[in-house]
Amino acid sequence: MPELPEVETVVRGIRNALVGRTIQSIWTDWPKIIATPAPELFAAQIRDQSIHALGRRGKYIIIHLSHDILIIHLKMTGRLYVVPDASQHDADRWMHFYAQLDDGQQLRFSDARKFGRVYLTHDIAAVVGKMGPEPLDEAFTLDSFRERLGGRAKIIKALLLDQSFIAGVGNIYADEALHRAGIHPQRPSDSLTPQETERLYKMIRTVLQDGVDYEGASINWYRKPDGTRGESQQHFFVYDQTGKPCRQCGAPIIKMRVANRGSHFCPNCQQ
DNA sequence: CGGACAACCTGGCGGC
DNA sequence: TGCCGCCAGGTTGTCC
Repeated sequence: MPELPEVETVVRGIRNALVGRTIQSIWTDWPKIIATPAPELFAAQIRDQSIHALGRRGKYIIIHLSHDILIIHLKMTGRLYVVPDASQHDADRWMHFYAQLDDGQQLRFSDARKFGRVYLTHDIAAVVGKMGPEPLDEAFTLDSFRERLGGRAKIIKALLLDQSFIAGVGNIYADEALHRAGIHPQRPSDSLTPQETERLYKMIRTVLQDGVDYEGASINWYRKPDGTRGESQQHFFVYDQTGKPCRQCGAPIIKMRVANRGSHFCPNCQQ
């Protein structure tokens, strides 16, 4: 599910319910979901810490506590939401972790595929330190994009998916950005003209900002914290549009394997 | 350094 | 309907 727009929507959706609360305890039935420290230590260390602020870095949810930082990655099928009390304990068959809060609320982490992870650390950089720039930040300029692109010969789609190159872009928004920029996903990154580079820069930001405005894409597993669907998927040009006519030229959208990921594009508009 | 691919897990879907 | 193989929005590690 979750790329930058989906993660941002989750953070916005749970922030108000959490800030100011205190974590009393945690529960899990799948200890591997706790990446660090060891589960017993995690439980002891997080006890009685209050929640000061919530943020996002790439696809990671960052929760600032009184002494540590709680970091959550939803991977493919993770869902994070807050319930007012524990009454629906059995309602979610995929819940594998929750934090009990002082006002009776629970912060729940549900994940069908169990790929998601939670980290409790003092050292935020140890988890997210190697990530590239935030594409929606003002600091991410066309010049900085050109600079990072310079001298690299890598399949452009693989580069967009590389979190150390740029943070938060995943398979959906990579396909959408490449389409809107008119660039074939398999192009070597050093073959882009200055005009193509500028279009790609703009379209990365456009598709991500639109995704945030539409509150994320609910293709399959992703839901907003209130359980409803985002609307981003209703505005895709190519992702999940195989065989449908391209919005620009009418040619059928095709799907093929690029950088080991299903990749959707218009064979006519994207050369 | 780049690229291919398996692994981590489970559910959903298309095909037969 | 039932079973089977395939695919899935992410990331990491291994091998060539």
